[in-house]
Amino acid sequence: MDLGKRKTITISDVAREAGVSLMTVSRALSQPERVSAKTIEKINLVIDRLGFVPNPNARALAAGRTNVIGVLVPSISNNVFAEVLRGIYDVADGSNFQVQFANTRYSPDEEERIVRTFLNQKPAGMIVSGINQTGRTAAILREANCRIVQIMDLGDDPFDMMIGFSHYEAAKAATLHLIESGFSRLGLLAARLDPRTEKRIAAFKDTARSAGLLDEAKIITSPRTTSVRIGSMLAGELLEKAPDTDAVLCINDDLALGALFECQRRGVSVPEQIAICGFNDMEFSALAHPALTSVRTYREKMGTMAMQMLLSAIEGQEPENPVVDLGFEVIERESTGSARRSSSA
Amino acid sequence: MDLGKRKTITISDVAREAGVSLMTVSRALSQPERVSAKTIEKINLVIDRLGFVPNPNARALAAGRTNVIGVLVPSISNNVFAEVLRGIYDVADGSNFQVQFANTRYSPDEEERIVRTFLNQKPAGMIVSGINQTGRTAAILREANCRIVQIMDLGDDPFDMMIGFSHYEAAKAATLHLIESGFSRLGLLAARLDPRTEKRIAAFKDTARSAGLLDEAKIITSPRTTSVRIGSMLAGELLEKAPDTDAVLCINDDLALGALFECQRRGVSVPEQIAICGFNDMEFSALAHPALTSVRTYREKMGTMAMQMLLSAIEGQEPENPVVDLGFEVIERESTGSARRSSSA
DNA sequence: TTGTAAGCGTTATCAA
DNA sequence: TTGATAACGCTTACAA
Repeated sequence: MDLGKRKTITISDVAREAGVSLMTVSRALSQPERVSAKTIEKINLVIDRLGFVPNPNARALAAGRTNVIGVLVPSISNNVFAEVLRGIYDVADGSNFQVQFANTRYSPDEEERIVRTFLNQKPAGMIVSGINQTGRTAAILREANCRIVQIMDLGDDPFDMMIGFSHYEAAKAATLHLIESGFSRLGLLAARLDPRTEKRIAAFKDTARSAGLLDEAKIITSPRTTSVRIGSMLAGELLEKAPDTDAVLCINDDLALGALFECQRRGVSVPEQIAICGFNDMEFSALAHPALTSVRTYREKMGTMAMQMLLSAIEGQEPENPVVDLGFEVIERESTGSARRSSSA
Repeated sequence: MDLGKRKTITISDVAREAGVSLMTVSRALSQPERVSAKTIEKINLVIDRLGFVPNPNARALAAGRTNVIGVLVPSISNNVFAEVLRGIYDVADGSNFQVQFANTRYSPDEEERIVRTFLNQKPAGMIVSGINQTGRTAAILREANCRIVQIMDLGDDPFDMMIGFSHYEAAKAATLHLIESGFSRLGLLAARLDPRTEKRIAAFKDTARSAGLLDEAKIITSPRTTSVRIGSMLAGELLEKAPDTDAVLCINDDLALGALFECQRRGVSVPEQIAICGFNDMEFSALAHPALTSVRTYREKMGTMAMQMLLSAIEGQEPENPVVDLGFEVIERESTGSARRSSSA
């Protein structure tokens, strides 16, 4: 036996050994209901003995389609997307579909390139993040010969299916929570200014403005990647530039955690001197001391539902509603508890 | 135009339009140095005009190989692996190779299944995590007709190439740091008991035992997925069962952060009443208050170097040394500072 | 430098 | 239920 380059075992090897035609083996694999039970059994025996595994490339070429689900997210290292991916993989792993994932790095051009590449492989479906694709990307996707789910955001004009929540409404609710808790000198910390972050910022501004509480000097942003460190930095900046700030909305929980640490470092007590509200309700937020108020979003569920909708649609089962709003929930915790009342986690 | 199922544009469409043979187009794509500059230019014009994209399945089938790099990690949601993946993708995105990633969920059987699937696609290379594969997986990998890099750990008998660090030595160094800082009633918190975690635990036990400081009652573990929450839970357990503990080594920084929060919640001051040492030196560790002592590991670098070694090897450039030890560094911070000296971040 | 022919491993299609 | 044949889009090998 030439171990180095053992000859590939093909479907016709199996056919020969089983004493049937090549097509019968092919059918036994993909449409077993069209092959007699006895033949199938015979074939499976040979397949096991020979260790045959179908060649997916040949299959894709001949069939003109694949079982690949292309997933596009703007970042891997961002925990939010890692959780969505986990949901997606959880469902995919129980199916016959294979997830293929790519990272657009928050670049619309990169996204366009990747969409082209994916579509060229005739995927069974695609999951793409957000609704802010370039015009060209959108055009390609609308014409695409596969089912598509947009995740992470909501909009009026889905390519096909969509599942997410309103970043505007969620940030608005968080801002209202601060206002209703009696805070009035509101700050905002934001980083990585992608479209969804911008929506949250806009919601904060609109809501604060409506309440007559908008102070642009208390809005500290950075285009850099969001992180705990940036949270600390931005919070430091805020505390120096606008020390009268009595509550700060952080556009995500990493920033909020960094802000909390920075306040502790400076001896600024939370929430007595400044309240902190995060966004996303990551695991650590409930556990921080003080526990961080945040806006809960359903990231893993978004992944599982997106994948479920997609697989159902591929198998011909149309979703009742192609657009799913997963909603959000403001989770009040100690970091925005006013002095006069008790708080809960 | 039938927009729904527009005819696929193939290499021969391009050839016809450009007035050359199909093979010339094929060469212009994969071996441009063997085609005249003028012809290439002509072909590229047509490719752009037609929007031609090569079909990777046909290519793989005909060539008997792909430009796919298979990457196997045990978890996506674990930040440590997310950072390694980021490094891998950073290098891959600048190359002609395509990363295809799969999640073994810490299951050796799952890993075996996935290795089989990947190898069947004739990948150009593979990156696999750790050195604790099943015997069968190891056998398959050793016979594989592609280059392989093992990451995340170190061992004597690499399949091919290897890059990681010694979990045993790293945890030993952390334990010694605690001992040398004057702590003597040492606790350990561990979760997700995979092979690398086990090595760290063993190092802690051996080192504590050697110093005559091993107290099994202070070792609190959980088979559950590691998380900040588990860190809080385990710390709570430790504080109740062994309130005399004066320092605790946490097998990763998530546990350490959870432990820190739990101490704060209980009014146990860190490091005065109990010192905390983490592992991995995640971003938040330097920023926590008090800043967390941790063992720095080079996760993103591991990803980039693994990918670089792999691509070089695929292109025929053998690495000077097939086994790379990335090392580690104990980063002393406030959480293990003894009362008598000042601390730094 | 360019072209011709054969074939990669599978599925679609039609026929038996 | 099973089989023969022609694709699928590309590359290898060889020839010109």
